Amino acid sequence: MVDSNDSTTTCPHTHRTHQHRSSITRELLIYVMHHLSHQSRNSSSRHSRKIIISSCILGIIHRRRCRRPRSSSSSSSSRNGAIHSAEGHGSMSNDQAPVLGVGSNPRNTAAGVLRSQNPAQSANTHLSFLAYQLLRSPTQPSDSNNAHLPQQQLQQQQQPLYVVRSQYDSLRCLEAGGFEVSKDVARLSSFQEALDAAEVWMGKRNHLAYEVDGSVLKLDDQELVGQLGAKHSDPLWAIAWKFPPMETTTRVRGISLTLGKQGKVTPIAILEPVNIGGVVVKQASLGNVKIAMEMGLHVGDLVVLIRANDVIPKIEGVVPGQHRRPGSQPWQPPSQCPSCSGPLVMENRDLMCHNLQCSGRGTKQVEVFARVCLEGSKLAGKSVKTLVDAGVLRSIPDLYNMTPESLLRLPGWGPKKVQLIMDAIAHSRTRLSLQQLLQGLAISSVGGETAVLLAKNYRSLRELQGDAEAGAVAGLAGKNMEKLVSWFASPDNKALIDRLAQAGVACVEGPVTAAAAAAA
DNA sequence: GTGGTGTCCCAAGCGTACGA
DNA sequence: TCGTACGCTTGGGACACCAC
Repeated sequence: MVDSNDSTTTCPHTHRTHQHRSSITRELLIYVMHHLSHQSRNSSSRHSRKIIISSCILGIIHRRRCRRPRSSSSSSSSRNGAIHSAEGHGSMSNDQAPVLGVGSNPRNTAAGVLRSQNPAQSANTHLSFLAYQLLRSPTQPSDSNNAHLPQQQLQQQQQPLYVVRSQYDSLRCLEAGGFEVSKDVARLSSFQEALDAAEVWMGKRNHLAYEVDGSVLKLDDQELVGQLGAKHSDPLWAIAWKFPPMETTTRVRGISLTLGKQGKVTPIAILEPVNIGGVVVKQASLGNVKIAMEMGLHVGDLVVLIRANDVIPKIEGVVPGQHRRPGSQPWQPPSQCPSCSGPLVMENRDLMCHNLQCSGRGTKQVEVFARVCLEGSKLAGKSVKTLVDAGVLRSIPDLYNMTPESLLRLPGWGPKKVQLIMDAIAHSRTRLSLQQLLQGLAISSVGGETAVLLAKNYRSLRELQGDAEAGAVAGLAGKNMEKLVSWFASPDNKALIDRLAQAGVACVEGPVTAAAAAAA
């Protein structure tokens, strides 16, 4: 059982980076313990201050077919439950497994099945659904013929069928509704009991019919759950208690560089392919230049590789005491941009390319714009690079000058692909929101949340530009505002905005102008 | 039928900036 | 000063879809 979106706070209790446990987790523990100690002095709440511990069934795989290391785990959770395949649900035939890739990675197999549009194929996967959370109590069925009834009367008809005061209640409610729920659930009265139960349960790991990656501890009391709420996407009333990450060693074949949309250069270790947790890892980010240098990494070194939270490949460090080739030197950061060969500048821990004309940065920026603003265009990575290499595209406004004929001349580009792109571009002229545009322009420090905030305060990019040029942006302060002001002050970006306006992107000029343009 | 590409998802680490 | 929020980044595997 696992929380929706897997957004429970993770506490890798047996992880060797235990000291890195997040402050959010600590706060949750303190808060939970505070409430439990309060409960001990308040006998009237004896039913409400409980903790639920449940098995964390994350993308469980048929063990007979899967010969992955026991420390591996995998997950695929739907919004309100976990998908799993267990021995008790029948065995798979040999010819079924390759179709769905079972045996390599159950998390992705389950994710693929959920996306599959072929029900017959999905039915053969022997996956089961375990419901783990009730988002809202089911209500009395409403009658569409009652739409004319007064609001108060309608509300009375929509009273919950079940009164759910706890997580435990919600599981029983789901069971009553015919959903399968996990049998590995315990309801305990103290935090220590919950921890002890988690340890005991984890000890059974090798004897279960499915794979797990830990346990989830949840506050049982719905009222407390509501009071605690969530921070960002992390609920404060639940905590994932996980096994240590998988670990292996491999050799570094080389180090390559990637360029981000803000001009950040990131070193990537190219590795001898190694299987870890059912996936073959061939490369891993070194985070930033400083980390790579501090690691004292030589090409050819044997390194310790983990998958953080069983997902992201990460190099933990160099295996000590190994024999290196005579004369081998530790990796040194480059002085030139891998894309434009311009000078790189060290800023804090990162190497940055500040050349606004850098084609590498331009390509990344177009990719971001296409992903955010050209929905459904299927224009991404390699396609953008093809356009840049063909000279069709250098920057975002160039998208609006492309013609179907110019795209159809490209090798491998057919009418359907071209039509999708042209439709998405046409759509973006009139339907793009300011929030999307701000996100799509890849302005430093403007991500999803900030874009939403700015879009609340401004009706158009021009309006925001006016304030930014005056030096004050509503809703922002400090360095974030300075960065935005600086972005609008750049002649290149001014030209970009002008070109977008000329292309007819409505949210640049605002609703009035857009309406006028439409009328024209 | 095959190969290439796009999208989505996972969830953590890290850095920066803001506000109490 | 510290806690918090947010932005950015990461790799691999699954299916869908398109071009050939």
